Amino acid sequence: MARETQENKTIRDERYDAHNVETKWYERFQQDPTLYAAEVNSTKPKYYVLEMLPYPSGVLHMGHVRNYAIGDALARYMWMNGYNVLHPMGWDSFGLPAENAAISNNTPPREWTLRNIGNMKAQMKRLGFAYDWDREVTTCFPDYYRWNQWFFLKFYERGLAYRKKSRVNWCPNCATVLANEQVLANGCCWRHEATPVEQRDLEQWFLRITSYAEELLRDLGKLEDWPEKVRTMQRNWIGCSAGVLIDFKLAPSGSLPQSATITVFTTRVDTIYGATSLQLAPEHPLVADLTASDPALRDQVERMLAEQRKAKELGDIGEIEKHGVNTGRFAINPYNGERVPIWVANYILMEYGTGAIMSVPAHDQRDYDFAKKYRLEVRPVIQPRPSSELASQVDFATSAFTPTDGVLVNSGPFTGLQCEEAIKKMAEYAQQHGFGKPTITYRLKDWGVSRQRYWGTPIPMLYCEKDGIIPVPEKDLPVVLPDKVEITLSGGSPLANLPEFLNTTCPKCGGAARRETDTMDTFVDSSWYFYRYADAHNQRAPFDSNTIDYWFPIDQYIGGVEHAILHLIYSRFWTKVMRDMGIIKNDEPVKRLFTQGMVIKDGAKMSKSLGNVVTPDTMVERFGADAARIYSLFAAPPDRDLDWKDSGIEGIQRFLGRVYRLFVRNISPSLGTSADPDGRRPSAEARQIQRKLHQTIKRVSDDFQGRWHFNTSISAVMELVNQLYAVEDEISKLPAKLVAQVEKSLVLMLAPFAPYLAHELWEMLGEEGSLLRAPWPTYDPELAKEEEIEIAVQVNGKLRARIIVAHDAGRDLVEQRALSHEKVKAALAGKEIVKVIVVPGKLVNVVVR
RNA sequence: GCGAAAGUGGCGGAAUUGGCAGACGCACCAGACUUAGGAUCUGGCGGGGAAACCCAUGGGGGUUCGAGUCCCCCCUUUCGCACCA
Repeated sequence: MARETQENKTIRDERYDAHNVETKWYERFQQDPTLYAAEVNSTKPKYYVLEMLPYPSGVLHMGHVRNYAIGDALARYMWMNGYNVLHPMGWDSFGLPAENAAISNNTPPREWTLRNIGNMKAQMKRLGFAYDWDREVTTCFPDYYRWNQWFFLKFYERGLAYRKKSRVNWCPNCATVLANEQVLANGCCWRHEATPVEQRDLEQWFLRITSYAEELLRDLGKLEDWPEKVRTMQRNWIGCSAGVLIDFKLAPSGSLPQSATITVFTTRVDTIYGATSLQLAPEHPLVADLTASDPALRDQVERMLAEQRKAKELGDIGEIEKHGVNTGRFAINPYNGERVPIWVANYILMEYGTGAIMSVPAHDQRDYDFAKKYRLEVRPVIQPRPSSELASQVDFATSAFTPTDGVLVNSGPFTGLQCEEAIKKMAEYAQQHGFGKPTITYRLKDWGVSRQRYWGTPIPMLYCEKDGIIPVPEKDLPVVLPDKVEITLSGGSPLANLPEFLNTTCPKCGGAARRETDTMDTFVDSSWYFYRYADAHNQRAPFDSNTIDYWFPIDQYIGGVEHAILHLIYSRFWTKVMRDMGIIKNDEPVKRLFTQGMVIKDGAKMSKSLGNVVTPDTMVERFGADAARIYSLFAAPPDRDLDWKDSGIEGIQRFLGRVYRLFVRNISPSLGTSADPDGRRPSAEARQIQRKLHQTIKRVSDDFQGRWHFNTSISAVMELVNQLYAVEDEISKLPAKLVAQVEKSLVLMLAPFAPYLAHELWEMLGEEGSLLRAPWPTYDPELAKEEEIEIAVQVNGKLRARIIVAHDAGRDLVEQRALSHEKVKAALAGKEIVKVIVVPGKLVNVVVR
C-alpha cells in the first residue's frame, strides 16, 4: 500500500503541470515590477525591440500572441547577450470602435477602452511577455495626446498643417471622413465592407506630407533591413514621376477670358508635336466654363461624373470604357501654334497631375484607344531607329508606339533628336519661353487628419470672428477631451453640440471664439508613440532629445504587413519633421523591420462569422502560455502565414512535458558531485552528447542572428532532448560536469521561448542568479564537429552507397574507400571511369562511361 | 493587365553556399508497460516493387559530374498595384 502511494506520487511529480508552475512564476514575476525595466545611464550597448502597439479592442487574438512571442524571444535573447534592452508596450486607444461600443453597449468610450486595456494587459502578463510596463503609453490619456496637440501647433508654425476645403471620402455608416487609404478597392469603407463611400466637400485639416515626398522616397534606399516588399509598396504609394508642366492657351472665343490657360502634366513632352487633342477630367474647374453655353454638353459631363461615382462605388473604376465629349473649343499648342480640340474624358483623373493631359494617340496606348473610338488623328512623331528590333513591331494601325527608344520626326526644330535628349531640350525650351517648367509629380497626397468624431485628440485650433484661425497657445495645452458627451451616429462631431467645449475666448483679442471640433486621425498617435516610450513620464516635452539619441533608431520593429504603407509612412514623415524641428537627430525611426505572417485557421482568416476563432485565454488554460508561445513560433517560419491546429500545440505540450520529466529524473545530488573520470578520454556517448549540445547552441544562436526561423531553432532543441532520451539509461555514467552543462544550456536556450518552464528548471538546477540576465550559452566549433561522417557515393549522380570516414579523412582515402565499396564496384562493372569528384565531407561522385 | 512571393509526404514544415530530399512536429500503424489509456516509452511511416532496384520537390525544357536550389517557358495560389499622363 505504501509502495503504491509512493509510485503514484512519483508519476504525479514527473508529470509537468503547466498550470501550477506558470501560476507560481506568474506571481513571482508580478512581485518585481522592475524585472523587465530598461536601464537608465547604462554602459551596455542598447537594443530597442518593439512590437506594433495594439488597438484595445477587447481581447488579444492569436495574431497578437505570435507578434509578441517573436519580439519577446528576441528581447530575452538580447538581454542574455548583455544588451540594455528597451521592450515597451502601449495602447493605440483612440478610435472609432470605442464610439460604436458606446452606442451599442451604452458604455462611455473611455470606460470601454480602459476596461479592454485592463483585460488585454492581464492577458499579456499571463502570457509572460517581458514588457517594461513603467513606460506604458496610452494614447487616449491627456499626458500623451497633449503632445499630439503640441506637435500639431509646431507643424502649423512650420506651414505643415493647413486647412482647405476638399472633396473627401465620407462613410455614411461611420459618419466620418475616411482617408484614401481607408477606402477599399471596391469603393467601400474599410470598417463597413458593404457601405459605399460617398464624396463630400468639407473644410479639413491637412498635414503637408507631400513636402517630404522626395525624401521619403529617397531614404527608402537607406532602409536596407526592411523587407523589399514593404519598400516597393511605399515606393508605389509615393509614386514619383518626372515630367513637364505645359501651358496651353485657349483659342479666343466667346466669353472666356483670353488669358485662360490649361496646364497639362506630361512625362513625354518629346511627343507634343503629336498631340491631337487636350483631355480634361470631368471635375476640372474649367469644364464648367467651357460647357456653360451648351446645356446639352453640360448634361453629358454631368452624366460622366455620375457614372464615375457609381463605378467608384462598385470598385469598377479602371474598367469602365474610355469615353468623352468634344467641347468644341480649342487650345493652342505652344510649340507649333496648332489649334487642338479640347475634350472632356472619363479616364482623366482630377487627383493626379493637373487633371488635364495632352493626348498623343500615336505614343500612348490609352490615348490611342480613345482616338480610335472617336476617329481622332494618330500622328506619329517618334520613330524607332531602323536598326532597332523595335522597328519591325511598329504598326500604327493596331497600337501606339510607346518606348522612348526612338528619334523625333515631324517635330519642328527638334526633329532628329533622340527621345531622352528631346525631353530635356524641349523642357528647357518651354521654360525659356515661359510656357512650362520641369516638375516632379507624386501620387502621394497630403494627409487629411480631420475626423468628425469624438474619441480622438482634439485639434488645438480656435476660430475667432475677428482674428480668424488662431492656434491654442502652448500654455493652454492640453485641450482636454470632455468626458460627458452624447454619442450618435449622425454626421458631425459630438463636440460641436457641447457649448462648454465649443465656446471659448480668443487669446489674441479676448473676444468670443469657437473651438475646432474635429479630432485627429489616430494614425497621428501611432506616428511617434515609440519616441514617448524612451521618456514616458516627461511633463515638459514629448521626450528628452538626449534620451532619444541613445535609444534611436529602433533596432527591430515587428508587426503585420498591413501597416506597410500608412503607419510606416506617417511614422517616417513624423520623424523627418521632428528632425527638422531639431528635437531628434535620426532621419529614420526604424532600422530593421520584420513583418510576420497572419495566423489563420483551416485556411481562412479567423473570424466570428466563420466560427474558427482560437483565443489565447483558451490556449493558456488548456496548454499553458509557454506551449501557446512556442507553437506560434514552431508551426511556421515567422514571416509566413500560420495555420493554427490544436493537435499541433498538443505536440508542444508533450515536448515541454518531456523536458520537464528529463530534468526531474536526472537531476540528483549524486550526479552533481560525482567526479569526472580522471585523465580518461570521455566515452563515445559523452562525446556524442557534447557534440550535439554544441551543434544545438550553434543552430539556435544562428537563427537568432540570421533568418529568425525559430521553427528550426525549436526543432534543434527537440533533437537535443530526443538524443538525451536515447541515452537516458546511461546518463548516470556520463561526466557530471557534462550533464550539468547540457542541462544548464538547455534551460538557457528554452528561456526566450518558454520562460515559465525555463524558470522552473533553472530553480531546480539550483541556479542562483536571474535567468533573465544569465549569459547565453556559447559553442565551440571544434566540439560541434562530427568525428566520423557519412559520405554519399554516387555513380553518375545516382546514390549507390554510403561510407563512413573520419571527418578529416583525405581525398585519396575517401576516394579509395568509395571505389572499393561492394555496391559501387557492382555499379562500375564493365564501365570506364571518366573522373571521380570528391567533395570533402559531403560525397563522392564517380563519372563513368 | 503589371509587379512580388510561394508551390516539397496524409498535414505544418526542414534541406542557410548547387552535393545523401523529407530534419522536427502532427496524424496514422505496430509493440511495450498496464485493470485501463485521450498517460508514457520503443519502433515504423513519400510512392511502386518479393527483391535488386525504379520513380518522386506544380508541369515542360536547359546548364552541370550533380538541381528542391541556377536559367528559359507554362500552370496554380496568395499578396500588392491597377486608366498615375
